[in-house]
Amino acid sequence: MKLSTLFTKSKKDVPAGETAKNAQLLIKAGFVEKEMAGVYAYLPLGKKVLDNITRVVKEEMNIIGGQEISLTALQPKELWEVTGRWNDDVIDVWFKTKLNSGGEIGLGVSHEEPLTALLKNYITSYQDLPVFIYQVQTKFRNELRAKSGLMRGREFLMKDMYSFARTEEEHQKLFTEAKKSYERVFKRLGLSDKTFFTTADGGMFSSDFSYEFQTVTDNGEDIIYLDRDKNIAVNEEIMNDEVLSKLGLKKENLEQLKASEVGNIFNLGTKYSKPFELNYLSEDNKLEPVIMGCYGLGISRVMGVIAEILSDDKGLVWPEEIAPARFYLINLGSDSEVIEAANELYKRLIDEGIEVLYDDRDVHAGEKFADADLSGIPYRVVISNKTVAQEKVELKPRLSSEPELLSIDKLIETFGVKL
RNA sequence: CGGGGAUUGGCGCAGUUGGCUAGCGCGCCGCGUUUGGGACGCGGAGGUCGGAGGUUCGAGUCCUCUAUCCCCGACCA
Repeated sequence: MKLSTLFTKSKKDVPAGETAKNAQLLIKAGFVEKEMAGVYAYLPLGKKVLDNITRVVKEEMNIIGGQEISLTALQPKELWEVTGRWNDDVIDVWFKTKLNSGGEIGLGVSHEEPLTALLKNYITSYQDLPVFIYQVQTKFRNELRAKSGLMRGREFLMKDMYSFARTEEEHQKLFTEAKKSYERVFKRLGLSDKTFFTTADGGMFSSDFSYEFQTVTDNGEDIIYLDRDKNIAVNEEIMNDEVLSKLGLKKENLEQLKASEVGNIFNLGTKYSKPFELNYLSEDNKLEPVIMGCYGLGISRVMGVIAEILSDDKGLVWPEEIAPARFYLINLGSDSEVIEAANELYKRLIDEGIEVLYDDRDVHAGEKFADADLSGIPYRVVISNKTVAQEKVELKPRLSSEPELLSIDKLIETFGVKL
C-alpha cells in the first residue's frame, strides 16, 4: 500500500480527553477512530492488525480441532429466559430493543445460550462428542462506564469457543488443550512475558473457579497476585487463605500487580446443558448431560493491550505476526533515481509477497521517520542517494537505532516467503 | 449510578468584570525556497461557539434544562 493513497493520516495531537495510552497511540497513528465512548471504528491499518490477531487466534483454535461458526448478534428474549439471564438483575449490560413485529430482542453479550440450544439439533450420541466450536464476533455490552480505550468497550470483537464433552475427565483434557492453545496465542502475539495464568472467581457462569489470562499493565482493571517462581497468579477477587492453600501458594511469595484480562477459560459443567436439556445417549444407552467449557479471548482488547504495553515513546510496536505490514519503505529526497529505485523495490517486494507500506509522500525525512516509528511496523527500509550509489538498501528494525546496509537480494532472501 | 472536570473550524487550544467583523497552533489549498529526524516564506479556504429555553439594547461569556466525552469510585455475566 502506498501512503500517498491511504486515506488516513497520522496526527500530531490527540484529544486531550483521551488519556488511555493505547487509544492515544492508535488514534494518533490513524489506526482507529472513536465513534463514542467504548466504540471504535477501525481504519485501514488498524483493521489489518485486528484481522491479523484474529488470524492468529483462529489458526490456534483450528489446530486443536476448533470448528468455526458464526452465531447471531440479535438474540431472542425467550432463549435467555431459559437460564434466567434475560433478567437485568442477572446481566445488567444488555442492549435490549423490540421487534416491530412484536418480540423483544437483545444484542448478544455472550453466546452460551444460543449455541447450547443450537447443538440440541446435532448432539444426540456419545459418538458426536467431544467437540470444540468457536466464533469470532462483535459483542455488545451496555457498560455504565466504558474506559481505557480499546480495553473496555461497549462494542468489541471477541473470540468465544465452547467445548462439549461426555465426562468431567474428558472436559479436563479439552480444557488443557485449550489452555495450551491460549499460551501459544499469547506467545505469538508477543504477550507471553507479561501474561499469567490466573485463578479467579467463577462468577455467574460457574460455581467453581474460573481461569484467566491476565496481562500485566498499569492500565488494567484487575489486581492479581503473582507467584513468579510458579508462574501462576490469583485474582484479588478470590484472594484468601483458603484459596491460597488450595492452590499451594504462599502469601509472602506473591507480588501485587495490575493486569488486564485478555482471556478467560473455565468449566461450565452442566450449567447450560441441563436447562436446555442438551443430552447425549451413552454407550450403555443412558441419557447424560453434556459437560461444557467456555474459552473467551477479547481480540480488540488484546489489540489495545499490545498497543499499550509494547509501545515506546516513539509510538506503536507491533509483533511481526500482527503488524499491518512487514516493511515501512521510505524514499528520501526527490531525486528521480531515488524515487525510481524505491518504486522498483516496492514492486519487487509485492512480487515476493512481502507486505509493505510505501511512504512515497513528498514530505521531509523527519516526518517519514516519525511516522515509520509511530506506525510500529517491524522494519524500516530506506532508499536514498547513498543507498542507490552503493546499490543497497538501508534496513532498521523498529526497536533498533542502528540501520544496516544490505543488497535487495539479501533483503528478500531474509524476509521473503520461503518456498 | 455517586463525585469531579470538560464541550469554541478536520485536530489541539485561547477567548479578562457580557460589548463591535470569534482568535492562535497543527492540518488543508496555491506559489516559491527546502529535503537523513515532524523545514520556511508569501497568499488562501474553513467555525455561529454541543443542543433547547431564558435574562439583556447586546450572550462563546450569565441562568435553567439536556446530551455527550474524560477521570475517580461502584459495577464488570
